[in-house]
Amino acid sequence: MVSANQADRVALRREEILEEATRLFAAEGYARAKVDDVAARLRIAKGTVYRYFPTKEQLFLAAADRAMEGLQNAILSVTDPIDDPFEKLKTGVKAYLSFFDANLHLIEIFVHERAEFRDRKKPSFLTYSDKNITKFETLLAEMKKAGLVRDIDEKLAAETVANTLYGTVHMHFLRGSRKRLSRLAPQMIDIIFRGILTPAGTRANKASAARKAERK
Amino acid sequence: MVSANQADRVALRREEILEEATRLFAAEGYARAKVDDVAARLRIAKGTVYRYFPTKEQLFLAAADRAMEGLQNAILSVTDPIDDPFEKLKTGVKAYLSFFDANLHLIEIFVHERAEFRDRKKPSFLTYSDKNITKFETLLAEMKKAGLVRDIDEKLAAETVANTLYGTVHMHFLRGSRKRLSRLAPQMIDIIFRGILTPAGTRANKASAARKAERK
Amino acid sequence: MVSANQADRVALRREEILEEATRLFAAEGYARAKVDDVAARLRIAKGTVYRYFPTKEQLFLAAADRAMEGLQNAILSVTDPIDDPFEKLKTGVKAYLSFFDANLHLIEIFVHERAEFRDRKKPSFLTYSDKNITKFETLLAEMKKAGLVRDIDEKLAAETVANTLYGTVHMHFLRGSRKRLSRLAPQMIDIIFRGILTPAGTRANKASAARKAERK
Amino acid sequence: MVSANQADRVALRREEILEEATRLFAAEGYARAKVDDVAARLRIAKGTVYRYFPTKEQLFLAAADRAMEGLQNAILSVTDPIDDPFEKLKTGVKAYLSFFDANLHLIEIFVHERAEFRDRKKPSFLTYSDKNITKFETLLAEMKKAGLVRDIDEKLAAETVANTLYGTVHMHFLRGSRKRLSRLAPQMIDIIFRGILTPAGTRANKASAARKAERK
DNA sequence: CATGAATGAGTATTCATTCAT
DNA sequence: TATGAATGAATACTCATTCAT
Repeated sequence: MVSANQADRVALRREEILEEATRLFAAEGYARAKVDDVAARLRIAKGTVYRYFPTKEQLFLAAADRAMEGLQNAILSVTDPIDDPFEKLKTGVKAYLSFFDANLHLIEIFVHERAEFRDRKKPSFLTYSDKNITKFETLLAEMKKAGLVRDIDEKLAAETVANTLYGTVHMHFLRGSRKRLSRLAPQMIDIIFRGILTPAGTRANKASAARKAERK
Repeated sequence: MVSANQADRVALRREEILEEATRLFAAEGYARAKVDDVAARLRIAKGTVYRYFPTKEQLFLAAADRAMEGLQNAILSVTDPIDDPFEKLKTGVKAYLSFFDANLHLIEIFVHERAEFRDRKKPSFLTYSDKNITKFETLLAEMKKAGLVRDIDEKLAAETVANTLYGTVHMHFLRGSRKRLSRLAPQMIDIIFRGILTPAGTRANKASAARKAERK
Repeated sequence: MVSANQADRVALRREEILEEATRLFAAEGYARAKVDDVAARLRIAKGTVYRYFPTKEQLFLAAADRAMEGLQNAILSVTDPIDDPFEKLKTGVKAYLSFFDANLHLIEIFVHERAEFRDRKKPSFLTYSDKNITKFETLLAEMKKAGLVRDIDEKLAAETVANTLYGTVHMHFLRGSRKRLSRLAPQMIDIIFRGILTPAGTRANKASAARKAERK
Repeated sequence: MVSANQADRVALRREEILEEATRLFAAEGYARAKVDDVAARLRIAKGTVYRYFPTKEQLFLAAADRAMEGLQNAILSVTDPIDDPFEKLKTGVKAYLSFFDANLHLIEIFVHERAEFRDRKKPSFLTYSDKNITKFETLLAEMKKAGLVRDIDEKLAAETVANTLYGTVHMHFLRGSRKRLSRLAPQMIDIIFRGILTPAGTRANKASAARKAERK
């Protein structure tokens, strides 16, 4: 029991540090953020931070990984249970945008991960992103087979949609806009669907939307 | 005449410094790039760099502005002479992507401008970007009036397209892909047009493409 | 009985710590050796080390004292039973060299004791060394009285021999030589006892000195 | 001329820094000496020290090399002109001891060079030392050929004398004695040349050795 | 104008020591 | 007693900026 508590405490402290570090890195950028400040804000000693993360770099990278996991969970937890491909896609887009409505500052983390650790490793952002694109690609391939999506390269299409999402969040962030990102979801989905669906797909999409409305 | 030569020389040196600084900032990022190295690579003294740009920050910001001007010119110089709205749009998209095919490293500059100077000023990137979006928005409004674009919010649509472009270039960069960005133009345009055009617009687009093919 | 066992255990642990500390200090030097590592190698907690030695400095000094005691014992245990002054001396020299054949790394300890704790106290090395020199001096005085040693200052002579031994071990260590130190004993003893000159050489030396005196 | 002055100034400053660093390293030891203090004592900025010596380690090593050069010069400048082998040898011994009378603190440098940079390179001390021993060895070989030195291994003999010198200086330093080292020269030379025994002592020694051999 | 030597504020990291459990 | 998590003082090194020549 004691060791369980110990492990819990260790995990908890690790989490606290990561959370505060994320805040700081997001607010100040990698170079300007100081390990001292992470410790100071948590009212713990500098050395304690170093017990958990041996370098500033590893602290940052861990913070970036944690942030990406959060995004990943936010999306998968709502899309995984859904079977209807139209709804799955729309829900995914909304979840992506909503996540950044709640955590817009994390965009900084991703930007800095790339900016500061260019040569060092594939950004965790990309790792996760690629997973999602692959999933989306599979979905599109199935829809194409079912005649719901017109004859386009599903890999390129999946990437284009991902790029649009990524670009939308970035630009929104760059603008420092206060509006909610998720409000952009309907129009984005509208343009995307009009752009990729067959007439049959368009009908099926309307039917799907109708079913969903009924359920509520 | 002497002073004219002087002025030329000053402008030339300013340009040299900016060019080298751009290279370095793109390659190393703002924090890691050193003013010393800019000078060293140009075989001039550090103090000389400071004669032209009083701080590292201003040097960077000037480099970022210069980069954006390049992008802006690359786009406007080819789109401005075009009247046909379809062709104008397609050409703009291609020009945007082609610019980054030739200057992908500049993405780093834009990323760092945002990453390091968050609170200080509206990124020059955004300033230029907004100008283009406004132009595009006007174009869409005219097309809507002409019944070529369906009844969507042209501001949102213009932004979405800009976001897609921005996101595409970024992701391409993050991936470190060697392929040419401009090869993505046709599919992007295809999806965008299918997404925003009315049936009449689609017909007009085909006619426009045919005319262009004939000219060649 | 219990307390006796306790005391034994305490003494044992103290010894273990000292042994490991000696190894580490010898291998890394005082500044680079870490108390953490002493504990880690013994698989005990750092705090335990501090129960036995309240500071790193005291740990080091205790290690140095222990090392010197080892040298002292190694010499006295073989020389004390010997009466013949020649044999006593030769045996002592051999014992000194043999000790360092088996414990050459201890030289590091002595070096560091001096290097790091210059102002703090008379090095334990010197304390022990002086004892031996005094003994040796007494021996020489007796030999002089017996007409076995010529009319030289026995204190200086004793010191010179000690210096030679000390210097020999040090230099051997500095060289990182793998050869056995004790192999040097016979020649050292030979030179000490007889010097290096032939009778002719001795005469020539006197002549040389005379010439020089004249010149002045 | 300007560049000559420049070069002079650079060399001068390098020398100043090295001198002060030597003082500090000798007084505090490598680990305790602070680069900041070197700068502070010279009333220059820390960065300036780093312009001349890129790391503390290189500063120390340069100081050690410089110290050894000083010793080397002190010896060679007086022994090189001398032809008489006896005088050459005596003069060398005296020069060695006198050098440390004037620079006893340098012993610390040599001790620390060994203590701190054990694995990194052959101590400069040893490099120089070996040169001198080789010279001395050659001298002994010639004297042997001339019948002035008896039939002993001249390499071992040269090393023994070097060890004695080294040990003498070290021990003198360890003792913190205020007396002059060079006062020890005559007796050292006397013992080296003649040994310590009387003819009777030599006979007794042989008898002792014979007795011991018998016992075995 | 150009130079580059000098400056010194700023920071990541280490590790001896403490002390609550 | 033993533990090892937490502490925070201490320090090497960097680099933007200045300014005498």
